[in-house]
Amino acid sequence: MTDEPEPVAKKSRAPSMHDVARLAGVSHQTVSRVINDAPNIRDETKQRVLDSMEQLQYRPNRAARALVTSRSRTIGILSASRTNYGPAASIQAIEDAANAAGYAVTTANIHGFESTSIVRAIDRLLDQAIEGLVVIAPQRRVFDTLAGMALRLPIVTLQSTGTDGDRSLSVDQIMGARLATRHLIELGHRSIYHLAGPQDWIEAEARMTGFLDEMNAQDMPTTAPFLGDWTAEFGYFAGRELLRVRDFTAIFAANDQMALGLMHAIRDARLDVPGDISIVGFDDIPDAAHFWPPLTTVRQDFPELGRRCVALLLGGLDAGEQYDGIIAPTLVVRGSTGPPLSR
Amino acid sequence: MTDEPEPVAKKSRAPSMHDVARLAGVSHQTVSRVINDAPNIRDETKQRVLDSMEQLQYRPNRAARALVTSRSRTIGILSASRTNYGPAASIQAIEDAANAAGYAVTTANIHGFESTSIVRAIDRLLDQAIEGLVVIAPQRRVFDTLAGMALRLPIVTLQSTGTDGDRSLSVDQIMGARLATRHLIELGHRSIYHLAGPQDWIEAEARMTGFLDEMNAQDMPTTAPFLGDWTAEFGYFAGRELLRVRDFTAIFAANDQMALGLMHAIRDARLDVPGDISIVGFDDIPDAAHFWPPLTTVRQDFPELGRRCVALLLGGLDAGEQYDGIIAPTLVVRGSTGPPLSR
DNA sequence: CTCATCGTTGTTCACGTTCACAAGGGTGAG
DNA sequence: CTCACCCTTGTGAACGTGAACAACGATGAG
Repeated sequence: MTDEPEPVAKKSRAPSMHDVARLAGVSHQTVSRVINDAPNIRDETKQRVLDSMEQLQYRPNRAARALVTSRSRTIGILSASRTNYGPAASIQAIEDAANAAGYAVTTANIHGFESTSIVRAIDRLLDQAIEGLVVIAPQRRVFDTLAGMALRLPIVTLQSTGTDGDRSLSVDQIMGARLATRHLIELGHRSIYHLAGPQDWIEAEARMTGFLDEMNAQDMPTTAPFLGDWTAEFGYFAGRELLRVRDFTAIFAANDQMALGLMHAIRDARLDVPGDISIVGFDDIPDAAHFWPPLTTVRQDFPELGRRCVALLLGGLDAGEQYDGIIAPTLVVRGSTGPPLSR
Repeated sequence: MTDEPEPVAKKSRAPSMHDVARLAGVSHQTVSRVINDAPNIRDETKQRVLDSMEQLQYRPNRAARALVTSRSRTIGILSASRTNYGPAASIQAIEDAANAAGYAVTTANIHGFESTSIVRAIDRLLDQAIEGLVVIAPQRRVFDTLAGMALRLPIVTLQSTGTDGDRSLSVDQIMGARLATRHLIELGHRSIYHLAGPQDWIEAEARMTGFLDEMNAQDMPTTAPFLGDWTAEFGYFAGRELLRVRDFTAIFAANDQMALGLMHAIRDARLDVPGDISIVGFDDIPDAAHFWPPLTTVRQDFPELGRRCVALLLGGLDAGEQYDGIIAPTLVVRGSTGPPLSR
C-alpha cells in the first residue's frame, strides 16, 4: 500500500508552465504561447490551457522570464524628499502609468546630500536591472553623479529646465515663476522679494530665473533672493528675518510650504496678508486653498507629468519618437495677494 | 591563431559569473562563493575574484538568483492615498529599512473603492513574487479581500487596531484620540464634536472609538460623529455645516488636513480659533506647526513605524519572534486649543 | 608510509521561461 | 496523385545562478 508517502505534502513549489501543460495535455511551449498571446493557436486548445491555468492558480514566474529575455520590465525612480506633495504625486502617477503598461516600478531615495548616498541609490536601482530611469526632484549633484556613471539607460528627468542633453520633461518652472511675478507686478507691487529653494536644486534655480527674468523685463529693481530649504519651518524663519527690514510689499516663495511659514511669521508680526504683504507660492498642494489666507500659487499638473513621463520613457525604450516636454503651469489666484495698501 | 573573430563586438550582454570566473582563472562557483561570502576561500583567490568583478563592472543577476533560490527578496506595499503625509512617510521608512536589509520594495496603489481595484493591486504584487506584504492605510474592504484570497505570506498591517489575527503594528490610534479628547475636556470644553475619517477606514474607526471612550469615561454627552474623507476640502465643507448649529466649543478632527479645512470655515464665519472654537487634529504633519493658528495635534512617529514594520516582517520571514506592536503617540499642544470663553 | 581528514576548488544539475527550429496534418494547385 | 505550403503543436537548448556532490592537494596521526 505504501500508504501515501506525500499525499498532500507535494506543495511548496508554485505551479509552473509544465504543470499547466500536463493538465491541459499540451506542451509547455503551447502554454507559453497562450500567455503571450501568440497567433495560430486553436481556440479550443487555448481555452483548455486557460482553464488549466485558472484551476492551478498559475502565475508566470517573472524571474524566469526576465532571465531568458534579459528584460526586467521594471522602471526605476530616483527621488528625494518624497514626503512632499509634488514628488509623491509624481511617483504615484508614474507608478500607475507604468503598471498600466505592464511595467513594475522600484524607487530609491536619496538621503542627505552626500554623493555616496546618490551612488548607493543608483546602485540599488541597477541591481534591479531597471530598463529606464526617472529622476525626480533633481539636484545638480545628482546629475553630475549620473553623468559620471555613464549609464546605458533611457533616462527621463522630471522638473528640470529642459536644457540638458538627457530627455527631460517638466512643468515650465520659469514660466510659472514669471506668471507669479507678473501677477504681483500687475497688482502694483514695486518691491518684491523672492524666497528661493535650495541652491543645488534645478527646480529652485529655474524658479529664481523666472522671477529675475520677469522683474528685469518690467524694469523692476531686484534684490538677491533668499535661499531656503523648501520647509515651512524655514519660511517662518526667513519671514522673521525679512521683516526686520520690511522694505517690500510682496514675496514670491518658491513653494507652498515656505509660503505657509512666511504667512505665519507675518501674522506673528501683527501684519496682514495681503493688506501689508502679498504672498505667492508654487505647487498648489491640496491644502493651499485652505491656508489662511488661501494661497495664491502656481499649479503644476503632477499626474499629467507622471503620465507623460512614462509615455516618454517607454516610447524611448521601444523606439524613438517625438515628444512635447513642457507642460504649462497655471496661476491660481486666491486670497493671499492684493494691491499694496501703503505707498 | 584564430585571430579574434569578434574583437570588440562581443557586447550587449552584461558580464556574468562565467566572465568573471574566466578572467580570474577560477570556476563560476568560486565566484558565487565570493559573492555570498562563503567560508573556506583562500584570501588570494578571493581577492583575484573581487578584482575581476571590479574590472568587469560585474553585477549579480537578480533574476537568475531569484529563479534558482525561489526567493525574490522583495517586499510588497499595498497603499492608498499615498500623497498624504502619513502613508508617504511610512513608505519611505519601510523602503529604507528594507533596503538596509537587502530587500527591494514594490508598491501597489489602490484607487477608488471598488474591490476589483484592490484585487488588481494585490495581483500585481503577487506577480512580483513578493515575500511579505505591508498594508498601509487599511480599509475594511482591503482586509476582507485579503482574507478572501488566503495568501500564504507574512502580512503586516500598519495603523490598524491590532485586534486582527494578522500581525499588525501601529501607533495606538485609540490612545491618541483619547489624549486629544482629554486635552479638550481638561480645558473645560463640554460640548465636543468629532469629525471622523471615512467609515471604511480602520484607522478612522479607531480614532472615533478613542474619542467616544474618553467622552464616556468622563461622562460627557456625545453626538454622532461627522464622517469625512480626510481632505481639507471636506473639513471646510463640514465646518460650514456644523456652524449652522453651533452648539459646541471644540472639534476633534481625525486628521490635520480636515482640521485645516475646519479652521478655514470658522474664520470665514468671523469666528476665532481657539477663542470661539478649539480645534485638535491628528498626525502632526510638518506644516501643522505653521497653520493659523498653529495646530494642536497628535503626533505619530511614522519613521519608527516603518522601521519596526520591516523588522517585524523580516523577523517573521526568518523566524517567529516577539514584537511590541504598539507605538505610543504624543499630544502636541499648540495655538488652536484653549479654554472656552463663553459659557 | 599510509590513510583519514580538512580546506579549497571544480563539475554537474536544476530552476521556469522563451526562442529557434522541426514535425505533423490538412488544403489547394498543378 | 503529388507536392508545396500553411496552420498548429512539440522538442531541445539557453539564460545566470546556487546547491549538491566530487575531486584534489596538503596535513597530521598512527
